[in-house]
Amino acid sequence: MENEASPRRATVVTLSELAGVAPSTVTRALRGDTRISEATRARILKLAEQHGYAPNALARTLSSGRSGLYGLVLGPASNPFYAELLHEAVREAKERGVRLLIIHAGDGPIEDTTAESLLHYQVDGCIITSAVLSSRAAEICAANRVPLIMVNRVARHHGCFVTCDNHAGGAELAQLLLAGGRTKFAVVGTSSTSSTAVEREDGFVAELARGGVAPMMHFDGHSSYEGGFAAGTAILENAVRPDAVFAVSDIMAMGVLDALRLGGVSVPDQMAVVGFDGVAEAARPIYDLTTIEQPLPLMVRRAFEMLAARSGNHRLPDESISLRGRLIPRGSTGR
Amino acid sequence: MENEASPRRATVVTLSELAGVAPSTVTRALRGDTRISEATRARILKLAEQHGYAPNALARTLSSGRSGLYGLVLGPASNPFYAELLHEAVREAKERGVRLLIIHAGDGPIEDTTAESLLHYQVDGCIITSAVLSSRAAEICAANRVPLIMVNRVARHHGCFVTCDNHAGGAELAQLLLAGGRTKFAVVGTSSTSSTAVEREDGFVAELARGGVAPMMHFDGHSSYEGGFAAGTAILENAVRPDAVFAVSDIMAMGVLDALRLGGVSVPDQMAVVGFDGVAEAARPIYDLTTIEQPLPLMVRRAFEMLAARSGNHRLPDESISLRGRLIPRGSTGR
DNA sequence: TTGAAAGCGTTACCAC
DNA sequence: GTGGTAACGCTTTCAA
Repeated sequence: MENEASPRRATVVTLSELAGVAPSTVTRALRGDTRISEATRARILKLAEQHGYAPNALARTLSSGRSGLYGLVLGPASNPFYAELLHEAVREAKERGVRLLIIHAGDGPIEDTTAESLLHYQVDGCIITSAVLSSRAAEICAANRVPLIMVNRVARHHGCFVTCDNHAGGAELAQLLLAGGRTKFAVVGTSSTSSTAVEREDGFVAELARGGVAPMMHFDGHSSYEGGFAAGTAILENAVRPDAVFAVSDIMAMGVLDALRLGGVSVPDQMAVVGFDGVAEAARPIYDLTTIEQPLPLMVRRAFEMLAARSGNHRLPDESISLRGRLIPRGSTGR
Repeated sequence: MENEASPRRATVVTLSELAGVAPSTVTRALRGDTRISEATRARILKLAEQHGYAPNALARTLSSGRSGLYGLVLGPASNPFYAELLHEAVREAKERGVRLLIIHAGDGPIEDTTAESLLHYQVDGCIITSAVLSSRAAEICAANRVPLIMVNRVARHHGCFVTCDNHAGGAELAQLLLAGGRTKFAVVGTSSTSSTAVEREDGFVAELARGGVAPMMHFDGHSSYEGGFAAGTAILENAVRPDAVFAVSDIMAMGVLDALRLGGVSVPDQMAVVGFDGVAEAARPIYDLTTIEQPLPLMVRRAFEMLAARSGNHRLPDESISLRGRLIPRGSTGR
């Protein structure tokens, strides 16, 4: 089409002609095949350098079957947790020499057409961090042997996933609050189908029960700052107030804290607040939020490892990894 | 390699054999070429459906020269502006039927090796939102005709970009503060090489000058919440305090506001605060921050348009678009 | 140690 | 309308 009077990009064939060798020799020299003379290798490398040769990864995919591309499905940006996860994933991908294709970002469901682009681009696997794949989308991936790993989500029926130990984390927070002498508890959860939220809440409630208490109120925080803020406001309007609030994610806890502050409630004196995730924002002096930090770097690393293992061997069974989070006690629960 | 006893993926050739036609016919039917009989088209489409045919976009790239892939370079996740930009880009890409390859995310410089992966994957263009490309990286792209568009950054010497009218925005904020009777100004800027920040500040200072005033103090907010917080703290410690603060980005303004709140300063009574960007967080009741909203959706759309135009015609001259932001007056500057 | 040639899946070009 | 065929850039046998 647009051939214009400009130099074409260097290819393996170009180089082979320049060097007076076969294309296969060039490939081998470039890829560091051992059984090739130092002389030719040096000559070819130099030529490649001079002509600004850049391998065509797509063509390589075609003949080798592996694309070096991973799909990434990300949750809503309004939750900083996903922004942090994105960065970890980018870092890890760079380290492994693979590329990330953004498949979806947001809280909407993943459309089937979106899932199909996973296939079109021959991704070696996909990391899913939020929305659940439609069952049709999951089928498509399974049929085409595209391994999927859920991060911070458990797969409903089958599949691989890596999560924080949400149940244990919830329990640990309950213990801390009970030990602090709190007696009246509110929970800000989420009605979404998020397995993560449910487990955190279960762990929390179970531990309270061991202490002989049950939460006195429950709100739906919609996994957002605004939802948390609304819950905090509702707590203020209630005649009888709790002395401790567990928001199942930091972003909601931040909303709760701001509502309480605007309402003139003193934290932690009148009310303690705890969250879950360990996002950077929770450490801000203004929040100083006690939370469970998810081991994000490790979670992401494990996800890539599972993916790498499965793109080499499709017969591996489903696997799930649960990593213990770290309690970070801060001012929002008192000293 | 791993051929296993499983059905191979359907390809154009597979389908052509099944339908008893030529591969080219299949391609045409699939791609909606007009000059093809309804009968054959229907037959082929049905076959494709039955066999779960998924086109191989990589192979298409090889023969058509267009990959349908755009590179994306994103700024640090700690600034919600970039998270919002990511979402806009994903939305726009979906609408246009193209895919996004994440090239980089963070505030570090873009390594040359990272830039090279743009070439390896034959991206049709790249959107750069934060870090500046090294000159070598820019050269590589230019030499290989990969069009680059800066968003929210101006290209230093040449190249395309789309920005908000930062100068006008800065001026508008100054006007608002002057009209509100403010007289002593502090600016929280950033020492980074960010053209964006400099222009905002220039516009602000120029407008102040028209009113016969100059800022009484200046801080480096490092484009982060923490930097803004530190600046706010420094303002508190100063003997003579300003009655208005301009932080050149919302994220820094949020830091300033929190520092002031912890310091017991009443906003806007004792001090007004303004930011720039229009991120969602600025609208939170706890901040209620007056700011200039960047027309992000439109900026992203324009960027894609410029990219699309240039991947079809490499001879287009550099182009720059500046879009006017919208002043959103809120409580942080008083009624 | 190197070469020749056959793919990989798709599209484009030229016939018919 | 449709078929045949040659690319596209790379890898991977199999030979030499």
